[in-house]
Amino acid sequence: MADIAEAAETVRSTVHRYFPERADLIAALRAYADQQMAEAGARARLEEGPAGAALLRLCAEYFESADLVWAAYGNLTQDQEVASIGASDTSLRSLVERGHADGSIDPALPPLWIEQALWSLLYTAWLLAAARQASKHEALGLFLHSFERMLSSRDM
Amino acid sequence: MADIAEAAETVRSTVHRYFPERADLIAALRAYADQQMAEAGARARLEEGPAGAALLRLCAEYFESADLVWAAYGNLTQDQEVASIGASDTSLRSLVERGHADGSIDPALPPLWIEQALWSLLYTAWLLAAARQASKHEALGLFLHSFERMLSSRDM
DNA sequence: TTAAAATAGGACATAAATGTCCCATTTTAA
DNA sequence: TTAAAATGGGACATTTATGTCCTATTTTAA
Repeated sequence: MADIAEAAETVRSTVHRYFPERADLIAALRAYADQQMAEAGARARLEEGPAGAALLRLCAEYFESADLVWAAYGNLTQDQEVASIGASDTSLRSLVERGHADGSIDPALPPLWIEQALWSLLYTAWLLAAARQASKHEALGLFLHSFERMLSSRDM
Repeated sequence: MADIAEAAETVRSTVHRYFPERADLIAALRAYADQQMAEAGARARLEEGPAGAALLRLCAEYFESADLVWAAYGNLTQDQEVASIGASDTSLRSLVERGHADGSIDPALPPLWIEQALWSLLYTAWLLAAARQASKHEALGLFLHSFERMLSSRDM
């Protein structure tokens, strides 16, 4: 809380006025992150074209809000991690199911696995950029290349 | 430390005799994890056959030691995560380079990305099993299927 | 059997983070 | 201009984790 106050160029007591408890601040941060992710979903036009391509568009949009998303959801306990970010997000599930149906997503990959792998790999890519081991553009490129391969149901 | 003492069926003061500081315990845990990973590397016979297949064998071996590895390396700060687990492990790097040469690993994927994606996806699979959303065998299967696709340099 | 080593079970001081209060000062808005 | 609201800057108690220390008891090994 002290660090957050300093980053906001104010003091701890002022932060506590707006967010009485630490949990209140985290809740607000998550609400904001959820909103940004919903907007990312809208920009990705998930209904258009093959579901696999739509999912990749969604990932690219998520990547733009990565800082916020990790700030809001980056410190989960192990128990929470699986049921975390897209918990109430049924749109991702239905998108994957559409991909299974239209042949653009490997039916061997269940929605939950895809969802978890998505966030895990996206975080890895973001971290690579944050650690200055790649530019943001390169990192996103690596993610998209890898995730596309992973989703593909075509023979190799 | 109190929880660890209880799990070890002893008391905190006894734990402190063996590991005076928290850091000493973590260092010992990491040394043990490193040893287990080295043994996993030996079992995977990394020199045999195509590098891509060898890398998948290595992952399957790592998965067996997953509990220990996450206990030792599961609580890293963001700064440490990139340079973490396989930091001094040059064998993984050379394995990937061999895969680039023999055509079994997509040359578009740099060793660092593959290393990070490996641990990230392996953790995701382990977590899926820990959360009882899949059996350990199913989780490993999903990982291997996905990671193999990701590594492949063949056309789709 | 006996001395040495290890353990259990505390007490204690320290440090860090959190939440609550309070009040003087500054800023905002009527 | 003046009252209301927000802020800065503390003090304070509480909680939690850590590390140190001590002693009686138990276990191990000579």
